[in-house]
Amino acid sequence: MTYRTHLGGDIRAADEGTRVTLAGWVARRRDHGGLVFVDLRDAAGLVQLVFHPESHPEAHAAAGDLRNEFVIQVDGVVARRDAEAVNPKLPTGEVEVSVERLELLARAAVLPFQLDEDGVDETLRLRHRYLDLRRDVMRRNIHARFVLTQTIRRHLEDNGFWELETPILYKSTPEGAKEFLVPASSHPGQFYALPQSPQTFKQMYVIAGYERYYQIARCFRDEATRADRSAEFTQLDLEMAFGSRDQLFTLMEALWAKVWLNVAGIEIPTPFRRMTWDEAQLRYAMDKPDLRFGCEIADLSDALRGTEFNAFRGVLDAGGVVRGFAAPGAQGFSRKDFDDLVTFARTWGGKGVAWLKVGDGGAVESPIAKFLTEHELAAITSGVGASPGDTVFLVADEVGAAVRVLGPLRLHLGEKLDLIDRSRFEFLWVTGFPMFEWLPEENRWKAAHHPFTSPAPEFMESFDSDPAAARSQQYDMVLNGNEVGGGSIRIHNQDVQRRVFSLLGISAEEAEEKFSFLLRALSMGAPPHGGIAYGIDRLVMVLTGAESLRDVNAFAKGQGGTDPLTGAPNDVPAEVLAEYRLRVVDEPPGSATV
RNA sequence: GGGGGCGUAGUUCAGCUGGUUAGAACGCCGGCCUGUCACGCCGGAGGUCGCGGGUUCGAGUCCCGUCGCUCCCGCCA
Repeated sequence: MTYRTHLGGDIRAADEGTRVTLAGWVARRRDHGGLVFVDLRDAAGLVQLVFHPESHPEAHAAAGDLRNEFVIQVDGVVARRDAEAVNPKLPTGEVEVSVERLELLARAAVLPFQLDEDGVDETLRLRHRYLDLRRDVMRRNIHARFVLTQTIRRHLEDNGFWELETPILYKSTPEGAKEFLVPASSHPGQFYALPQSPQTFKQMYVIAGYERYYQIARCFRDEATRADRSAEFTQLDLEMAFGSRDQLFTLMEALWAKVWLNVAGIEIPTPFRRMTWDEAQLRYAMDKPDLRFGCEIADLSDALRGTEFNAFRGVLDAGGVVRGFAAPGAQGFSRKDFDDLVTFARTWGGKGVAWLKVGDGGAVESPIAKFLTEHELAAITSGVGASPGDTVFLVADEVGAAVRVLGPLRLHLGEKLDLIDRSRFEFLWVTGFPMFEWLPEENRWKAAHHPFTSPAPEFMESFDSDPAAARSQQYDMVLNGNEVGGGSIRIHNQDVQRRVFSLLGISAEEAEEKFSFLLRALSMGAPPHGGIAYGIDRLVMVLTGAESLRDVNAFAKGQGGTDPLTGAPNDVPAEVLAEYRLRVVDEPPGSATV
């Protein structure tokens, strides 16, 4: 037997007169007592079924008992609708299927929520995910995710990459995020860890001569979750031998342009913009600038160096900076709006925000205008490129604090003033990241990315004598202000690797203990190599406009990493724990079993 | 670890300075309806106001605690 001859959602006017068998879900029933209409949903979409009481009374009577989400099969004939009965909102709106026989394949219990309803409690949606996933928006998101990974696979395979697997049971390593530990009954007291990324294994693939590796890999971090961060996530991980950074960029630009074309029909111009980390810090006060709007930051320190205005002068004399930007549309801000900005700045560790309204003739209105000369005011407005009608926002502080305030402030105003063009996709490469970060409280240097990232060629000699100035071959791909991918050219030279470890204060013994497997691999003929890893969930989120990772992840977990659908994580009986020789010491509240 | 928001029919919400019988819409059940497409009309059922304690003559409303969900900060080499 065959359940169907056609997909209902694919039926068009050209199919008029065709006898069809369809199967699917009842999306909605409209019972007129006489005529009954049913919207049938299947893999291809919706089509209207019509049941006539005179011609097929049996099917008509049965149709009256249908309810939403019942699964049915029907035989019928495709009919064109009368002109006034056409539904332009449906691709199948010019036709309907006149049903002659109806068979009920499965009933559905009363639903916990309506599928056409927005704003349903997310935990309830997750608990009944099999229903939630039937909703249009979820179906579109999950389909977008499929097309994205399909496009990735085709593009990379066309370019000589092999999709290769790496272990999920991995070694616990001290660096980085907190890991999930996995006990094994055969090794009581010892633990595997779930990988935060396949980083070391992928390097070993290329060292082994599998020159182009990729994987759509599940990764795990036992850290607090966020709207854009979850404990379990999917990465596109790739690595290539004998590849330069620019080759990789070109390959990736072609990939994402294809993905956007296939998923959304949008042409993304290539190559993407590039910006050094230093420039991003200065002009956007972020290492992941959102380029969908302006408000570029300018440094006004030199222009204001001699000022009599004490608030600025004090900061500048102490080696700080005055930086700011011009934003359109803030002229109507109330006193409270400006006060709120000051509060906002303080929550980000700043002292405050100064503001100047630029009027029509270029006249400046500001609480601080009286402390500044005409010349200084002109230097400020021209420095930030303010036009009449703009408002200039200024921050004076030590450089780090100024950056910490200006970045979020720019984004905040971009949102508040509705300056962000939501239809745009702005891709950006950020390059030239600092190699090291100084940890004052621990009095040591730390690798800004990871200790296998290569210094940029021009710092190859000097990176350990002047670590603060050293820039690495790390790069990030930024999309609309989201860091969606990051990677680096790796160190393949043992001597360089030893110097990096030495600067980081990692002794030979310690390096041996933590990374012996990778170091041995690097010592036995490692080609120049590098790669990148992308957050698939985040990319799909930006691509679909979803507000949460959970809306692009079919079986997502909730905020605390719990799964309302299956109830994981759950208590384990004491006798099972005993097999692992584990005992729970502090019983968590609400737990009875352990 | 810290801060904010939320918790009232199956669902989404309303419920004023505490006041007597806690409402609406959708859904559900029953009835009517032959061109609807969020069909329409009539009727009905459905609530331990998250949970516990307190204040009060009286608590959905005020106070304390607690649980759950969610957003943010810390954290995420």
